[in-house]
Amino acid sequence: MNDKTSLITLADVAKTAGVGESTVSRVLRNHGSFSDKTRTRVMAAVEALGYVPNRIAGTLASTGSPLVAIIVPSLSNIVFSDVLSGITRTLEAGQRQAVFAVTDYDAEREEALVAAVLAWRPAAVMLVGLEHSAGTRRMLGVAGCRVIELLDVDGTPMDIAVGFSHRAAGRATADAMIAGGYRRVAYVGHDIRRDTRSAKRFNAFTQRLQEAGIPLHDHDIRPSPSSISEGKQGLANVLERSPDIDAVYFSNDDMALGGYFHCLAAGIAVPERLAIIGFNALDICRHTPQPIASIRTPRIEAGQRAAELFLADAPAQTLDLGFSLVEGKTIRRE
Amino acid sequence: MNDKTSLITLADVAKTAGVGESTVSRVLRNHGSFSDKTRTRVMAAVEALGYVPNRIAGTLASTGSPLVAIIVPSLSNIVFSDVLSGITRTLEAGQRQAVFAVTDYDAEREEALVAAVLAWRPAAVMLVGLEHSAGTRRMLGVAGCRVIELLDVDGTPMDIAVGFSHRAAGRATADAMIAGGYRRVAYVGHDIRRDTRSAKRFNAFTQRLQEAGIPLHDHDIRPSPSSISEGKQGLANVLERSPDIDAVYFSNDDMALGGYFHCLAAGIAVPERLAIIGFNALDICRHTPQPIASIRTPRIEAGQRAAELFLADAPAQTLDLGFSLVEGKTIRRE
DNA sequence: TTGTATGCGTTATCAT
DNA sequence: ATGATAACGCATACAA
Repeated sequence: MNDKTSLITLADVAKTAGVGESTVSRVLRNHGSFSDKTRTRVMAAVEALGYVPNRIAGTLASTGSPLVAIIVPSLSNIVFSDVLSGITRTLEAGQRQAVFAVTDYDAEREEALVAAVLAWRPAAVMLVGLEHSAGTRRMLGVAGCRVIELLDVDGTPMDIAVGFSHRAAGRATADAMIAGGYRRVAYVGHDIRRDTRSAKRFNAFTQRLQEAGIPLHDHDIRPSPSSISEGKQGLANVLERSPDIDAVYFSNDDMALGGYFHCLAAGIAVPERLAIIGFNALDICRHTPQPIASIRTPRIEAGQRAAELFLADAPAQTLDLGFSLVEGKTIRRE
Repeated sequence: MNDKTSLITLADVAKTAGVGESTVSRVLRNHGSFSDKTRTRVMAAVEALGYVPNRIAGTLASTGSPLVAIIVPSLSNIVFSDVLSGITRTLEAGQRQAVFAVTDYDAEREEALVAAVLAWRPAAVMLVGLEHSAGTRRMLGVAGCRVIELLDVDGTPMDIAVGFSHRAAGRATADAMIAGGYRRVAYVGHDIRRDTRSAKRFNAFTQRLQEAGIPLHDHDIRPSPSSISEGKQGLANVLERSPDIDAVYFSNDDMALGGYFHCLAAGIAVPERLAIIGFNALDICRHTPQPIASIRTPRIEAGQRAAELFLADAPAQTLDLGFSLVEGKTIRRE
């Protein structure tokens, strides 16, 4: 069952075409020189036999690798599907093949997965964030392949980093709140230990508020991954403890959506009674009855640019794509 | 730069351990027999050299392949991220490596991608749906690998199919509307030509209504992929043409969300004035002010079960995982 | 322009 | 229990 195609090799094609193996190889990769006559003959044989080149053998024999490893923390967050989209779309044009794995936000798992994909001798491995275990860094350091870290530029990349600054995003969010005249600001977040980027936003946010003389009034950090229900619950908790808050920063738009829905259900006027701002500018938040204020992040673009830099064999660098504040209707401007 | 690790091979390990290459291979794969003494010696050498086995070479030399190809239509729809999650999670335990590609709902592209992944001689290729081009079917037929078609069981699978019946889902939705006493029912859908599964739901839905003496009152089929804004627009269009409709079936929850938000914004009472039902039971629709009626589909489970069947080398079969109606608060029960 | 021969880093088959 | 050695299917000098 496993041999119908497996049995057809370059040698078979060469034989039925009446040429040498290397000639077939040249024709197929359009590399080197050969006559038009042999070319058509070879193609005819390929067609007749239904030959499909074995890239495993081809990769072993040649120097470079067409494989690109992609390791993401999760897929339930659309953010990572977006970068994945951007990467694969661009990679396809370069005839590269993506090998893929998910860490579930687990650093140990990430290390194991990096080891696993490295066994395939990829030309590059792309992963999310700049924080990785010592083992991961060591393996990647000696692997001799490109290393591309995505969605964060706050730190020192191993090779190439493509993304934006979460610290700057946190500050920008704080600035928006300060500009809006909010004084009793709370934060509702998720799982800060595993998602180091949300932690960076949170820290920069509170620090900026502090500098403006507005210490964070309250916060609720859920010990779970971000979700709508956790956002809902987090806001409910905060409101119970601190009914007088006038604005909330959510760790991302999933959380913010939960908070917004809570307000809708509880009849809390937004933004008059309570302002809401999230992070990522998800599509859905642009279509809620009131568009939710957020920070628009270039996710697909980050994937594309990363893949492009790799394909172009660009030098080590940090590429900051920036972000932009999306005002929405859940925060007053002033 | 590309040689630091590449230069360390099985032979190097064998040399520094003072044993033969095959012995190292046996120890590493824990296969065959060897003494404890040599075992520790080999592992020490592996550790010292930082040796990482080359799976490309290993795969070429051995009979089976640890590669599993996964081809999905899109990543912007969370549905496919979910199956992908289910698959990779299960595959990881089986030491398999996923290679990955996205078709963008394009049959031609799918065919090209199938050809591309087949060149890696995967042990299985997983793709979405039962409708594929003749070329795709032919290639897969002679590839000698397992073929697993996901998220649909309405048709004849090439090998294994894991999913649920979209026709049955369409009928169940119609039944819910009939039971609710709705008489002027409309449909708002997306891109029916590319998404054949939504077409199956739509057809079964209208047919069931017809059988109950309730011909579809109106419909609006957007020529684009599903999205919140298209759902919004579609409902607006229908309402303008047919202000007297009392219920709408949306092709999926993204579309339904758009419709629901339109109602919220326009002050249309749901479900008193207009009932809404979607498809997929996305998390977010469970947390809107009124949970949106929908059909819960086993997406992650489909991925898991598919991977499990593959790992267990199960015989060709169709596995119908079923679905369930989620009532929500956007449709009256009667 | 074309064919031959060698090697890529393993696994697997044999002996021993 | 262990070690040579022949595949695996292709790319790539090198020769012709």
